[in-house]
Amino acid sequence: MANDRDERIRAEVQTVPAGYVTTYGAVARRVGGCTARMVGAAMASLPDGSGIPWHRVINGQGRISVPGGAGHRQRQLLEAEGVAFDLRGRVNLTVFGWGNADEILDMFDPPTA
DNA sequence: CGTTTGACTTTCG
DNA sequence: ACGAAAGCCAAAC
Repeated sequence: MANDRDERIRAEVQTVPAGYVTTYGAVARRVGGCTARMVGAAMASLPDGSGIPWHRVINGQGRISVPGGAGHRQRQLLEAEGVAFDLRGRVNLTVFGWGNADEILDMFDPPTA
């Protein structure tokens, strides 16, 4: 069983729709009271098949931060959802970044509100 | 209880 | 644009 903070992080990640990505920092900022590293730690501790779209969470540089084969798997999952990677293996957060759009959508229609 | 580590971010060269 | 260094905070040692 996880802590309340981890649950909030998971809930926030759940709000990211397929075809979009968010960043650790954006999630941390939205959850509040936690940092980007904690979001990463929360994802790392997720059990397999938890139903959490952990693959939609990448770092602020639009790059995969997941080590090992899981990283390659994450990229495949995102491409399957329509997220495009450039030649350097980076995602354009201006286009696919849900975390980037949160401030814009904030004055429109907050996903959690 | 001090030290090390990490699925991060930002700044500097 | 890229790599290195520092900053951060909690969990693991």
